[in-house]
Amino acid sequence: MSKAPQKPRGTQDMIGEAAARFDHVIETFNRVRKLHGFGRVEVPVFEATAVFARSLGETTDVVSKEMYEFQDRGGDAMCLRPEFTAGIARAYIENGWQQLAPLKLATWGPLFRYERPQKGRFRQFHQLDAEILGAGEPAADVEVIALGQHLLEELGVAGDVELTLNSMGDPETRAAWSAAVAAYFAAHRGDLSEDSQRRLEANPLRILDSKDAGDAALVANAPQIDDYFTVEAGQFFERLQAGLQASGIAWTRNARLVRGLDYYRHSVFEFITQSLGAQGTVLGGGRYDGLIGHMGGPETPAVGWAAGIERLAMLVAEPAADDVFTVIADAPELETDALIVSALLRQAGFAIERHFAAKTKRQIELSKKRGNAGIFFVKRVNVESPPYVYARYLTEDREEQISLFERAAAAISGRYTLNASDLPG
RNA sequence: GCGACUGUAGCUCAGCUGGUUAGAGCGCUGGUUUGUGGUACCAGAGGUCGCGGGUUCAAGCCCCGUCAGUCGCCCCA
Repeated sequence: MSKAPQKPRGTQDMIGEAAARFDHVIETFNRVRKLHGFGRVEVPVFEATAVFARSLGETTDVVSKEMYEFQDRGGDAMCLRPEFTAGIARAYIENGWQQLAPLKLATWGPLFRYERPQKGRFRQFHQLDAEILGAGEPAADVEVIALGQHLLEELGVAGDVELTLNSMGDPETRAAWSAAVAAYFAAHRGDLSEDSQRRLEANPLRILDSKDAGDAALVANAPQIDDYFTVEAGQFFERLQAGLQASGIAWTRNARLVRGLDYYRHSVFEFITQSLGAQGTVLGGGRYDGLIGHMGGPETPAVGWAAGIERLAMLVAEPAADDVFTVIADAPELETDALIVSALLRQAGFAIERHFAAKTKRQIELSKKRGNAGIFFVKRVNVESPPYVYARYLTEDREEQISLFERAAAAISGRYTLNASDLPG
């Protein structure tokens, strides 16, 4: 038992319903993002370490402790991607995509972070991602949020989820406000929780979302960013809110929603739920006008979000299974005809799954167990008579039965006749 | 990195205050029965009780360690 290989901590194997949920989220995302004009972008699963180190800041814990870093055979430092944005920004710079700006892009796939797994948290996890590169107006923020809202609606989880919104302002606003926040908490250092005293040194803004009940009163009276908005930053935020309003998107202001990295500008947003334990954020993003310039490219405004596929999969209702039928040969010598019938029905658009069991009876049992929508038996009256197909539908809907019967009869006509005991020929 | 809880058959679990050959359901295999086919019944296979120590006449049950999982803290790009 202990010798058998085990999957790495924080990874998952899925089949059946779990896999179907996962798949459903991705299919829905691809459908909806096309409706909003987001094209597909593909970027590598690993990049030179510098790509992420530069985007995240070399000294943060995030880089030093939480990335899957390795040396390739050429001796170069590589990282499995912990996020999408840095790779997309690298590609934007490297390929000169600025000539195509503004660019609306979407992707999904696996990401890797060396973290302690818990509910909704994995070491290999998966996200959906949407970005608009090269558009600096609040309308672009509205556009990406509208995509997120529409996705959540189509997944049927919008009712479980609330959009929370904040602004980090422009660099001038952010600098003034974060200095004020730091000074405020420093002045009340003794009243802070132990964790928050540590945050005071590392990242004072993080005190704002402290989970410590004792910090709550202090946090409530902390300086508000609204008081530090430049005229421009305030207008940006107002135009964003007006755009959301016009788009019929409801939100609540969360003045304590922050991003740690200073290339974030203006909009910050998260769709959060109460249904997933400690990991409430289902979709989160913001505007990162400083990133591409920071990475050595042209100054380029950009806004985007990412959403956890696992978390969405946990929220969605079980996806309805597609109707799948089976073809069963009534005797071993009819197996060739069963293959022909299967091919004809598949060409006509029927989903056909064959069951691999020696006995007819066992195949029927498997068909029932796997939830097939119906069975096509290949039979004949006696050894001399020609084979025919007998349809046995498991569905109860009479009209659907007839429609299926007619389609199937047409599909095999010329080679086989179709019968059914409980249907008009 | 820290904490709490959990770890018995392929899966989900039961196992009374430690007491003889460790159980059920589902699944799997074989058989009987039924049958324009989806049923029911019978039988069988399958367990170093996560692993290693310890206490005891006796440990799946108690103690220590270790590994793994779950959830939470930290962190959150």
